[in-house]
Amino acid sequence: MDYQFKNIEQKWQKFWADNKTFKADNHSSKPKYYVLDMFPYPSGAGLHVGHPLGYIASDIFSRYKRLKGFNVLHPMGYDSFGLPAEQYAIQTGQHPAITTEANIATYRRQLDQIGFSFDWSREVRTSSPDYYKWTQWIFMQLFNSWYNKAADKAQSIEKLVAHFEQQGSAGVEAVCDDDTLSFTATEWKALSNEEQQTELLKYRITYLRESTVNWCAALGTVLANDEVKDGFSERGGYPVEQKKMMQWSMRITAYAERLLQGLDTIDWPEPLKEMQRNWIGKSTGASVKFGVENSTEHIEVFTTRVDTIFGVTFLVLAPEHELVATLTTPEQKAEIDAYIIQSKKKSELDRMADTKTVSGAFTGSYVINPVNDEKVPIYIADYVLAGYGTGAVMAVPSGDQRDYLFAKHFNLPILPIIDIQNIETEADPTKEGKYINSGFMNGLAYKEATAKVIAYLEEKGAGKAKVNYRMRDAIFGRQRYWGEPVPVYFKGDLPYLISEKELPLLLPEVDKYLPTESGEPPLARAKDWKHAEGAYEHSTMPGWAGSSWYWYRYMDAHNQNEFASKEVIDYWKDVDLYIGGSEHATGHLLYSRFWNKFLKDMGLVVEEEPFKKLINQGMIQGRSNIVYRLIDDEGRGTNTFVSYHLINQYKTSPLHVDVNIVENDILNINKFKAWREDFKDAEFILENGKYICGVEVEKMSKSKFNVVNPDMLVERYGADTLRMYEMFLGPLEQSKPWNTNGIEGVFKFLRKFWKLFHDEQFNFRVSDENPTKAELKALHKIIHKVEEDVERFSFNTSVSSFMIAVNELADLKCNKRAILHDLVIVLSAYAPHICEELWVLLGNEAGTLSYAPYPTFNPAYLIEDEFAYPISVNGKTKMNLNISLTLEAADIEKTILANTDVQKYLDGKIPKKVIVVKGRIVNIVL
RNA sequence: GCUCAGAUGGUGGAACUGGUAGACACGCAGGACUUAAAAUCCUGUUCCCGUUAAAGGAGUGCGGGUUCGAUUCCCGCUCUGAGUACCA
Repeated sequence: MDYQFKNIEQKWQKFWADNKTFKADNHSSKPKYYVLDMFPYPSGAGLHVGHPLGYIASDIFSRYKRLKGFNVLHPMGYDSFGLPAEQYAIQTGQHPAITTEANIATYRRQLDQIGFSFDWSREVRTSSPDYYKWTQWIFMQLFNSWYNKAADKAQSIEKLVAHFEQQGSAGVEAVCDDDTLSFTATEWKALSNEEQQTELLKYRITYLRESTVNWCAALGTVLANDEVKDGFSERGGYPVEQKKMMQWSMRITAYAERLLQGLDTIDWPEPLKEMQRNWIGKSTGASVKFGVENSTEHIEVFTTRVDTIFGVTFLVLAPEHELVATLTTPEQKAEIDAYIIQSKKKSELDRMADTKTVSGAFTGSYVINPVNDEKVPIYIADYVLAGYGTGAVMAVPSGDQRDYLFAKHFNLPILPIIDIQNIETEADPTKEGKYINSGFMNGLAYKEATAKVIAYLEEKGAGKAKVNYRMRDAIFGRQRYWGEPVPVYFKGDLPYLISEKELPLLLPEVDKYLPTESGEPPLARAKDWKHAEGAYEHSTMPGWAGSSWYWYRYMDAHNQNEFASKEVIDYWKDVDLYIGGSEHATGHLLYSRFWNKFLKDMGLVVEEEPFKKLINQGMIQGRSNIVYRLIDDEGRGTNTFVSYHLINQYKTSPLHVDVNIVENDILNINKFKAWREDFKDAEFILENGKYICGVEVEKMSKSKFNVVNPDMLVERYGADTLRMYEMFLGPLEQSKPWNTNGIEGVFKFLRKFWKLFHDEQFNFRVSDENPTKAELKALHKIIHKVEEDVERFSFNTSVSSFMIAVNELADLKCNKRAILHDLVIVLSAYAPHICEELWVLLGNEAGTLSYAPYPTFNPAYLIEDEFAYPISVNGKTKMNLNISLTLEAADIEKTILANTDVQKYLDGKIPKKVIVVKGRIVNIVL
């Protein structure tokens, strides 16, 4: 029979499912290997060809590792809480759970037809109560913990309470909202329970506090910083404004240093690590206190250039700074108030568009510079951000360009402090040269000056060396319906955890999925949804909650008593290989590392980092096809279309055409006429009898008609072809446009492969004769090549090598059983269906292929007796010589130099140098 | 602006630690089979000059450098893509 991919693929997909071929065992004598894909959000649009790219790569890797004798865990699930299902619910009233269920069914069908070796018995869904019970449980652990800086880990809050009862706050080094807190044991015990709880909230790793949030009125919810793009919501593109709200937050900042250090221990792409480093944004410098003139208040600033402190000629506060009101003198009040109003209005959109204009206002107050007691004016300006550092900066116009522009604008002095500084037209931030105008630092260089001024400030109690991080605590509450309920109720204004016995706290039914009229989140609509002690929290958890620990649930997906058992976590430990997109760099991948470190501190997991190796698959872009509509004299579009290479002879306007009615950029005219009613009488100006379409690379989207659906390709070419073609397209990590044009080549290859096993009448026929040297060489080349390629994730070059191997064997008319047996195993990671079929035809038991041992590479088969290669003289290629490689290196040199052809070029001269590479002479230098 | 990645035929791409640049595939051209088409198979295909065949020259974004030898390493520039943005 000819290659009947449809029957073969359906048959084996059913076999794998029925026999649970890929079920991973939690107990095994084999070494473990955990291959994880970023689980998808099941959207209504289903999969397009870009989605499976990473899954195919991880599947090839998993199958390869099984052949190599590993116990492979390769699971899949769904990140099934999310906004689109909720938006759909708001529009239609359909419960998000129903939408989600339907979308998952589509995803599952689409995934199944590609032949992945997932262990579906471990499937997880973040929106299932069995799962989110444990997300809530982890939330409770976070609530019950504080970060002990002395031990550099999170610890139980009970330990902190015990300490307070015995010694008060003395000796506590905690990450805390207010690090100036100080009280004795007696004072602590005198507090009421409510007051104690209020204090403890300042220490808990998940905590409630008033914070400025990105409020999106159109979506009725709060967004994380990474969900906001240029002042608009990433999803939907609605405007986002700043608003103060009581919010659940996660003290991720406590882990800033460990998150940064950990990057050096993991095998991730360097650009991705760099993004996380920038996001954490560590900067080393000093904090300095400036006393306010005629007042007991002081202003604390953070600076990375404390060495420039003698150059401070003014201070700038963010308009939102808490001292602005007290510092403003009556004469300046009107001006300051106006500025605050103006900057508030501006803060959403124009603030970034307009970074050139200098603006600000004088408060009327002054501070005293602690190093020289000079009086320095205090300004406010919106170039200082309330959220970074202390929301106040010491301005050194000679060294900082923004300060320089500000000083010029407000006519403030600009004082040079380094001898080689050139500040005529702009600030000069140099660290070279010696200090001038700098009191006790005069004549020093950068390093000594910095050390000296910090020592001075510390002695005076006016400052200290400090490390600052850009990263902010993560906001954890969302005013949405379709998310995990927070397992908390309120008594008075204080949050209390529900008891573990009450988990999971189920998502209640509501009449509508919108916020209430009073602006409460949708959960406030739930009737009779109350805890015995008080009202439940009405916000839900953000999308990243469920995805921050899911890889552990796969290890023990059905455990009713724990999120995963200690024993199982001890076995699987961590993810060996994680494949997914780089768009999660500062979201999911950072939060997951944070939760993992917390779980490690609690002794619940064993590894500090969850994902040992990470690969980013590139984005698949759309490749749009364009037709060109002829414009008539009045500028209206006609029903005539001009082929691509003729368009400069006419006046035309471009129009996207469905890529599915175009093949190799040639428009199928009949399909085009049928495509849309108004084109049924379309006429064409052709070239060579064809209509050629234009091409554009852009995002894959329905509106551009460039979405290619994998279903169609599986239908037409089969899953094995699709799998190999997606790999063949280019390097896994590179972004590239989807182009179906070359898929035929892969399909032809698989047919050729099939034909190796069959005679002209398509009867299965293999020979039991011993393989020839040439056949063994072709086989061992591919055995070796695939090993190398898979280990370095170069799947595209493997596909090429398979084509070469099959071409060689076809040329040799090879149908030797021994050769084909090994070839089937090697190819089975890439094209599993066809290989299963041939495996059985070769007389093996069905289902044993996935765990067959990978053939051993024997380099002896690749050694050639004689090799022809060019020899250059002075770098120019002169001749080809056949040299026996069995000769010793020194003999090769002699043989070559004695060769009469070579001597002609040597012209009687003795070579200066003979360059030998791997036993071959490649160049003779005269 | 800053950070990172990249630039190789008509196209996607290969060349792993410097050693025959363009593997493999698509497309294109020619041929075989066929009444014809599709499918399949064979041949050619970096560019220039030239040809029966040959032989020659140029060539990996641009300009330089190191080297016997550079797509690969170094310096400068141009362009493209991604991330980030008043971070003190």
